[in-house]
Amino acid sequence: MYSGPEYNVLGEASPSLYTTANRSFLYRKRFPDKPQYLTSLACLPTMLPYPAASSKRTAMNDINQLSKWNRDLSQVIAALGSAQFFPTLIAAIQGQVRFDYPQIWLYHRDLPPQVLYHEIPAAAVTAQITTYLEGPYREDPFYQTSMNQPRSKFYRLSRITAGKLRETEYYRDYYADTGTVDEAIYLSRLQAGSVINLCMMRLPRHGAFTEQEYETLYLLAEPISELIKSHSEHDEFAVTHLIQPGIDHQIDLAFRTFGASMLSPREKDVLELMLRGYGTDTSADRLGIALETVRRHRKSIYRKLDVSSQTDLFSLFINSLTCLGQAAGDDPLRIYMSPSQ
Amino acid sequence: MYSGPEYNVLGEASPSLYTTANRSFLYRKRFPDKPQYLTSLACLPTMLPYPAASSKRTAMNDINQLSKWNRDLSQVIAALGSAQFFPTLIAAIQGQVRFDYPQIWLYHRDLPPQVLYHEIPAAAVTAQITTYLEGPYREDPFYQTSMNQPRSKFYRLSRITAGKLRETEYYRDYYADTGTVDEAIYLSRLQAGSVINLCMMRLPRHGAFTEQEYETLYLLAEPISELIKSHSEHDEFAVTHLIQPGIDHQIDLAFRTFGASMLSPREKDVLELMLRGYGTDTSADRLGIALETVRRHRKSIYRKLDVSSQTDLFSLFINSLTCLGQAAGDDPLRIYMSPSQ
DNA sequence: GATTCAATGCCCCACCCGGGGCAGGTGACG
DNA sequence: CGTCACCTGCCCCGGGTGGGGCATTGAATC
Repeated sequence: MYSGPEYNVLGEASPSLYTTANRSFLYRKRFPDKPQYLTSLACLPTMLPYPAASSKRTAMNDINQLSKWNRDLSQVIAALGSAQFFPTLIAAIQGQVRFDYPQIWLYHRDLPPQVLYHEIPAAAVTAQITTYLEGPYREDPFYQTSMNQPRSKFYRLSRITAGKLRETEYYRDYYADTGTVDEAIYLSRLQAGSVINLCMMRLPRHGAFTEQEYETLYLLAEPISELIKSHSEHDEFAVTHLIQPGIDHQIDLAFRTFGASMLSPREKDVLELMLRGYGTDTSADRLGIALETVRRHRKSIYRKLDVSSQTDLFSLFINSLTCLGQAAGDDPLRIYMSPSQ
Repeated sequence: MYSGPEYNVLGEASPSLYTTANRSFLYRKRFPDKPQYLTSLACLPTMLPYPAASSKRTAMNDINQLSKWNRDLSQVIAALGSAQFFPTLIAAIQGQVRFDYPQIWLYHRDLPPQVLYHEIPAAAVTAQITTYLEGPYREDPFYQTSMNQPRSKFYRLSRITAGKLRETEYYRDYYADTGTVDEAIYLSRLQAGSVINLCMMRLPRHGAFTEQEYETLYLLAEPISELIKSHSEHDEFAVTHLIQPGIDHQIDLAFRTFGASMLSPREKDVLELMLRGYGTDTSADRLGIALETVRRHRKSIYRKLDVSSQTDLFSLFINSLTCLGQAAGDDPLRIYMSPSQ
């Protein structure tokens, strides 16, 4: 015996049918302090000095280098919206210029900074993240630049501080203890003044970035910044969630929107329960009204939607599903009933 | 007064429901014969022959060229999900290699091809789109390749046809009249077997693509293909081009498959008419049987599907729509009724 | 041959649905 | 103030639905 789904008309979806939107958009939960991909990166010769860039070559003029950039970039694009985006992006940049302590920061306009993803060894996490968040971030030149309407998409520490970093309190109290000798960021501006920074550093044994390396990094700034922005929009608008459930979502949307342009709020309540399979007596129980009132509402619904029975109503509903896309979140019945142009 | 759809149970679809080729899903209406951006492109020297690529240079090894590619690519990324995506993408490719008659095709697994965007002059639209859609597309080597699990992201016509294009009926009956001398595509595979192709051609006065140009185009294949795929996964595009046509097709499929694994052939006939909104008396007329026989079949249907009324049946049908994908053309009810794993 | 299923069709009966009528109370609007 | 829409709820009544019973014929299976 089939029974109607357990659904609270106030909007709580039944787990058996509509559990598609219980996901959290907080990135921190998805990226543990120990990054997933640290193991594979540990197989790379990261402990060896980076080979010095030859002075005979200009930035990215080698066909193999460019081919690799396009290939890696494609993988980054393919990872847009997924948990692999940040590690893939970092790997792509590492394929052009090596750097240490990769980290992605969300500088929120109204909240403290959040680390979205990082590949910092455990020994350095305290200085890079924990201590940084206890206060020094406010003096961080990158943070201050990020929060004051930045115009560029790539910044290097030495340029921001104009060579006066060592004279600052930030340097003395914090930066000198981080054990790094150079730093640069890719910056992506989001809506409402928030910013995502991709932070790249150099340890002493790898030396500061060369001018050649800076030139290469600068060349990549535009696509990288746009990719980060696109990634944030991807998830923020829950695009992947729309695609993944597909029909599930559309039917749920139909339950909620069908007839909304023609019915009163209470009639909509009764209609939604009907569409979800509830009988008259169960609907009355759920809404806390009399059986006769449900019947009265049903009659109003039939009159307004110009049908004669529940069967007709259901058929109308099923047929209106074809107009969901055009309705764009509005009542599909309005599209279905309008003269075609 | 709503009346049931006019549908022949032998398989003839009702125009009121399944006329997606005659409705707003025809994308021709959204793309006028004169493309929006032709004005700005007209400022470029498109009427002059393309400068021949110098044999002294390898593909994309000039720093200015690469810098331009990254810059243009960033604009494409920024346009992801918007109406400017396709024109921006085409402009970026044109910045590397010039081509004629840009067009973007959606080859849907279940529907005829649809043109998503084009920059074809009005005089050539009939041959490129209208005539193509009347039949020749089925013999198009690119279409056939696209529909048969393509593995590459870039195809050139001469390679696909292995130099035998002129021997084909497709060439004699259609291609020879298009006035083009070369063709290549970027191919992006979507979910469920659908494909988007970006089609590039050359007119006689511009000559076929050189090997150098092919090499450049090939180098760009990965990011371009991934960008197109990412664009298709954005909200607006997915709903209007992929999900909605998918829903129409899926509902039609549901009408035909729902309950098929549990009912007799005659019961299936009666059920399909019920689902499509036909009453008992009209069903009897259509099937050439007595009203009482229809009733008897209905009782059998309810017993076999374990429901107590037509209302229950409709709700079961709507809920089983969520299992259509998993059923893969089979009876979705079998999936819906099985214990979840 | 016996059994089961499918297709067809007649009958009885309880009951819910859906059309209609009526009513009271509240709030918004001209 | 009058009108309308909305919410709530009671009643009457005709009719179709859905449960059940029974029957005949044909095909398939053991």
